[in-house]
Parts: sequence; C-alpha cells; structure tokens
Amino acid sequence: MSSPIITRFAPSPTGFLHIGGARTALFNWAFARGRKGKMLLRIEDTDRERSTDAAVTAILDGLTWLGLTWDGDAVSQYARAERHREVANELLKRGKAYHCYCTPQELEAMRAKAEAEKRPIRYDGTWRDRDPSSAPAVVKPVIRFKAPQQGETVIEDHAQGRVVIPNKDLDDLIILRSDGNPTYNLSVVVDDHDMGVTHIIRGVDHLTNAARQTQIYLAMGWSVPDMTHVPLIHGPDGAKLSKRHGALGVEAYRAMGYLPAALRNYLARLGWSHGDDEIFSTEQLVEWFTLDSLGKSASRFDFAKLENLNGHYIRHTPDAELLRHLLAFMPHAEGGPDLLARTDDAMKAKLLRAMAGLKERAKTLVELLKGAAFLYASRPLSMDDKARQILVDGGHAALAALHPVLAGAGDWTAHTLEAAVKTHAEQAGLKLGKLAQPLRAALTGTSTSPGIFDVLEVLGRDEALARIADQAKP
RNA sequence: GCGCCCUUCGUCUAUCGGUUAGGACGACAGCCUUUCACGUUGUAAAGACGGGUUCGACUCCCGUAGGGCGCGCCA
Repeated sequence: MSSPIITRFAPSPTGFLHIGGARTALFNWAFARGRKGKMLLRIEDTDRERSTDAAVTAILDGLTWLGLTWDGDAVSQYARAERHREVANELLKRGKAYHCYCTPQELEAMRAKAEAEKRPIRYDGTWRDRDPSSAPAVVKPVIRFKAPQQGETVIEDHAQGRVVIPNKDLDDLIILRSDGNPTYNLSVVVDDHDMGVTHIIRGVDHLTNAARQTQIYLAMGWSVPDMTHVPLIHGPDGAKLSKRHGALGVEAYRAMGYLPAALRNYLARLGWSHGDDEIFSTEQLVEWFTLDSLGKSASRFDFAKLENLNGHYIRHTPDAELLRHLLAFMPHAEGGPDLLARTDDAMKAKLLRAMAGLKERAKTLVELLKGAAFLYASRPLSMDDKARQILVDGGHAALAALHPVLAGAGDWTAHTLEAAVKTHAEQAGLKLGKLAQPLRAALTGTSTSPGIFDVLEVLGRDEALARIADQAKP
C-alpha cells in the first residue's frame, strides 16, 4: 500500500487570497480529497515586514467561504525559523553552504554591472571558496547555498513535463539572512519535508524555485516531493491580472454575488478539463481530478463565462437554500445591510415565495437582490423612466379599470388572478400586455419583473391593491 | 541580457498520427412569451508561420514569430 497523499497550500500573507491562489488551493484540495489524503495549510510569513494578521484572516476567510477545508491547524512558517536555522547550519557543516560577506551595496553594484554588460544577473561566487579569515569583521554574513555548478537539475513535473535547467544558470542563493532569519527557499524545503508533504501543487511562477529547492533536498539527502506547476491565470487582455480584471481577493467575488460552488466550477475549468464536461459538482471534480489532465498554457479570466455558470447555479439551487445564500450575502452587498435589517420573518416568507420567479432572472446575487427590491419598496413607489412611460401611455386608465376587477377576485392567488385579468382583457378587447405592463409598473416601479400574477400574489391583496390604486387615474 | 515554458474558434477547452477538428461561454438570427429572463433551434467562428518525418500531421522533430514566468538579505 502506498503512503497517504499529503498536499499543502502555502500562501504568503501579504495581501488577500487572489484568484490564482484560490485555484491553486482548489486543486490541492481536490487532489487530496479525491485520494483520501490531507491538505495542509501553511502561512509563509517569514517576511516580517510585509506579513500581516489581517492578510492571514483574509486568506482563511476566503478559503472557508470557498468551501476549501484544510487538515489540522494552519502552520506559521515563521514560527519554525529555529528549525530552518538548524538545517542551514547542517548544510554549512556538510560543506553545502558557506558564509558570504558581501554587503547589499556590493550585491547591488554586482547586479548593475552585469546588467550594463548584458550578462546574466547572478551572484558571482565571491565568497564561495574564499577563506572566511579574510572576512571583514564589521559585516554580518549571510549563509548561501553552495549550488552545483556543473550538470543540470531536472524537475519531473506533472503539468510541465520533464523540465531541465542547466546548473550554471542557478546561482548560490541566500538561505539565511544576515539577521539570522531563513529565506523562502530554505523554509519551504524544510517545512515540506518535515510536514510530510508528498505532492507540491503550485503556480508555474515557482518553477525556477523548484529547481533550487530540488538541489537543497538533494544536499540534505531528502526525497523530492512529486511536483506539479500549474499555468497562471491572466486577465481578459492576456496580460497580467490587474485589479480591474480579476486580481481581486475572493471576498470581492463574494461581494459581486457569485456562489462558491459556481466559482469552484469555473476555476476548475481554467487549466483543467475532463473531456467536454462544463458543469459538474464539486464531488465530481474531486472524483475526476488528476494531475495529468492539467493544461500547460496560461488561461484568461472570463467574467462572462463565470456569470453564465453562476446563473446556472442560482437557477438550480433550491429556493430555501438560495434564500440562505442571499441572506448571508446581504452584509457584503451595497445597501445590503440596510435591507437585511428590514428583513423580518414576514419578509423572508415573501422572498421565499418570490424566489422561484426571481432566480430565473438573476446571474448573480446582486441581481437577485435587485430583483427583490420591489418587495421592500414602500408606497407610493418611485417609478423608473420606462415604468412612468407605460403609465402615461394609457397605463393609468388601464389600472383604473382593472382595480375593481382584481378587488372582486375570489381568492388572491396567481391562478385566479390571472383568470380574472384574462377575462377582463378579452371583454375589453385588449392584449394581455396592455394590462400586464401597467400592472408591473404600478406594482414594482419598473418595466421588468417576474411573472406579474406571481408578483400580485406575493405582494398580497392589500398591498397590491393599494399600489394599483396609487397609479389608477381615469 | 540569460534560463525555462507556452501557442486549436473572440474566450475556456476536447483531440493523445487517419474526425466534415467536437463542446461550452460570448456574438448573431429564429422560436417561445405579459416584461425581463429562462428554455429551445440554427448560423458565423480555430490548428501563429516556415521547414521537415510519415502513406497520412493540430498531434512528432527543427527553426521563426508572438506571449508568459523566473533571475531580491520577497514569497
């Protein structure tokens, strides 16, 4: 029996959980869940300057909202610095690392010179084989990894295939800063090893790091985890994801009214596929997901397709469940908190009854909420331009004639109301639209809404009749 | 500049040497209809370019072009 699968998601808390990170987390999660493995969460906070607690919270909240759960507690990488130092010293002892006394200024000059001469920008190995006794006493040294200079480093990658990097192109990276704190590449290797990570799934922007990390694994005599570097997500214009495009935190997607399930489905189809399947459940994703079915080229973020998917999910979510989503969404919506405060049990009941008609017309929860606005409106309703025009073009009179008809209807249900209005239309020789549109205007203040008889029913006899009376003029 | 990677409809993708190159979003047109939607039917739309290999290339190889990523005492 093979050892259990352990994946990890390792974001750095320098900002929100952006969409690319969310997808990486989704893949790690799906892979682990599909194999009865575990997904660990590690916060890469070794950069004390830029890491913030707020970012950690945002990342945890984002993952939770997306429904991606991790096993065990989130691990702080910084908290493990002592262990990282220990490994750095072990490397030193093994002759796989050395002290470097170059100052940041000297390194800067080195880079500038290389750039001016159009040479590759790399550390020149000044202290690689130099006798430390010649070290300047005032400079606190860093520890650099003694990278192999000959041969090549190979990464067997599930998504990228076999990637070969010439060792001469990889310089001696710093693994321990002059202040004694470890750097990313060292910490990652030590943590992944100590945490028992078997599969690393992350963005291709880490491909070069994978090579350097592989060298460190080898230097320590540790086995190298299985690697998968997934292609990046670009903006609609093919360039880097910008704020305007999609480089937003997942909380922004929540505020735009997307359902977690829809976003998961959409994200899964970016860079991964299962034949022609477009719409599938998260359970199916977990069942179908394999590392080898990942693509290799970057994909562009397409809001139109996300909207379409989201609309599908909204339409297929049971009314009561959708109402819960809507209620949970309100605090994050513009003007939502105010509406939420006005949502008592009676209003919830109305929303629930209107939901079937509402959800057909919404691609996002923002639109769903907007569609429900007429339920919250108070008399006399304000009319938008189109509604006003309908009323002016004979609407007022039509309503005046309709009011007694509705008032005299038997029971206040969509069914009987529809029968009553249709009979009236026939007798008056009018097309149904000539009555429905004025009703819609009077009842909702707009020219679009769910089926008008459902609107009548949901509003209730008293409120509906009153709204009609408000607009009825001879 | 150096290294690595990528390139099928506008977009996401299927195809794993032999297909009329398929699906989805979007677009356009029709149908349905009390509005808006939903639904439904249909149309247009692709192998970057140039060489090979092969009986046969979107698929394999080489080159060109375009694009991406990386090259910090950041992660």
